[in-house]
Amino acid sequence: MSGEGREGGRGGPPGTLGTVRNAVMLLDLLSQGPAHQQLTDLAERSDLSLPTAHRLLRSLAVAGLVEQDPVSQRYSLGQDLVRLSERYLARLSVLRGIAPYLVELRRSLGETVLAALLTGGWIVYVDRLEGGQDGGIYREPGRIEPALETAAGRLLVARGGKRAWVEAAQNGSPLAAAELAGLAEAPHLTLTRPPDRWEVAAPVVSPAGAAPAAIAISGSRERNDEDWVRERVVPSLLRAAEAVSRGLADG
Amino acid sequence: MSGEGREGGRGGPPGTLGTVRNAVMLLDLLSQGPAHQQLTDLAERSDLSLPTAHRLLRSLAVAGLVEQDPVSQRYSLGQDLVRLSERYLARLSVLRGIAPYLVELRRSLGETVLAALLTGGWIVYVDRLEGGQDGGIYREPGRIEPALETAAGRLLVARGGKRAWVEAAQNGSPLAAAELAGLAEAPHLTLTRPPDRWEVAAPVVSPAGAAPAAIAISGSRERNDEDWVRERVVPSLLRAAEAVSRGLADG
DNA sequence: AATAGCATTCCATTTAATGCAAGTCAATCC
DNA sequence: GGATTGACTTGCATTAAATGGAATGCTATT
Repeated sequence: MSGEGREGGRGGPPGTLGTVRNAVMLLDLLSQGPAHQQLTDLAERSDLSLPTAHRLLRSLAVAGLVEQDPVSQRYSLGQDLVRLSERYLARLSVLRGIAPYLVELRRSLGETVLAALLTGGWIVYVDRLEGGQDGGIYREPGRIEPALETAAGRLLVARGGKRAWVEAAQNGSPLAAAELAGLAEAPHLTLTRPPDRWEVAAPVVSPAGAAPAAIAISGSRERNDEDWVRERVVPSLLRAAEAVSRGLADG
Repeated sequence: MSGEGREGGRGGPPGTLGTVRNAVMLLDLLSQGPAHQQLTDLAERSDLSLPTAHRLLRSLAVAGLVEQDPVSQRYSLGQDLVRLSERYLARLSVLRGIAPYLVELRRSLGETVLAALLTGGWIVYVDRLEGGQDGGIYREPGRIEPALETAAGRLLVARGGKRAWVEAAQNGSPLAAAELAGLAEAPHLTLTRPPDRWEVAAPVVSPAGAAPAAIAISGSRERNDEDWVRERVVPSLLRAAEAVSRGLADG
């Protein structure tokens, strides 16, 4: 049994089921590395026997959370994950709270504005209003990025506790702990992104002090320089983030 | 044991694991109904005992696919679903194939253009370029909708086989089988949506004849009437969908 | 203080998950 | 064309874990 494997001691946290843990571990492995992966590789990386990995993946495939390519027989994440994710996001009240401010920020600044969530060491920009005169594709550039490579991600990781720190550190370039600790109270952060973009983010903070989401604004340095960002973007972003935070407090 | 429950005969499909099936069933139940649900209700709806439902949900919660509200103790879908979904979408080649055509259609028509996927009886608009002069929030109106209430959904369900039909019929108002059968070869479909919007969709068809995605265009009838849609939108949309389909064939 | 409702844990039993071994299949090599 | 290899799938016996009844814990309400 794999229960005495990676987690040390028998099994995982008390009151949980090893089979579910194994199944989710395979989902996580599929989300890392190439899109399509061989059974033998997944079994090896998960420290499960071949038949066990096979049955777990078959079960997930029947449920739609995994897909098996009929030609190559390799496994990949499945499309039903999209439906579950969207059903989750459709009911996330913080995103409804953020939405009108995204419109307002986009109108007043003309730059790209986004709502960001932190999950498993990644930042996902789940809402986006493109700047400029043409609406751009919101999936490019990356809608999901390693958290610590983004301003929004650093702010949310800094406020997210130990687990968030560990997951973020394992996903891409880690940041010095002192630098992250310094961000735990920062109301906003500006980063420059290659080749010539800036990103400013501010967390939305709940009454309990947690940060469920961040608002970010991004633009080209060629178009608007740092002074403009500091004088125009930062104050507007802070007002919006504070207003959303107050909205969370009121109910 | 619940193995002899809803699935008839013992357990589910051969070579699959009941525990994984039960866990995914709870995820599906959480994606239906209210965002936050009581343990007792979930146990009843899933025909599992209270302790079993409890352990399954605890396992999913530890894994991040479910969350338990510390105050109300109710369960909801969890944020790690967003990361898994985005990692899936980030590698979906059909979306990369569609993306340039979305830009082109948006530029030439000035209307909202979208890329749609079908999953579990729902249509999810995973890419969107907003029409009009302001970029709008791409999450509103609904980014996920019952499949048969949308043009894109009807086209993809019609081409998706029996399972797609059944799942769609269970999710919102069913459509006459004859009407759906008639759409199996339709190159495009126009629907009017309350209160005054139109939506035109065309499927992207793979060499094997499957339809992994659809391109949709949506606008206001006040702004552009049916004649304009038929004369300007439909031909452009068909050309784009055919070009993407040819791109799938070429590799 | 008593009650109700809901969640969580203990424990014995039963069932299913597990992994070894064997089987299957397709691609490659000689 | 046959043998070999690599990868996936299935049969079966064993073992561990999943299961559910009963009990416990906790909070809100009366």
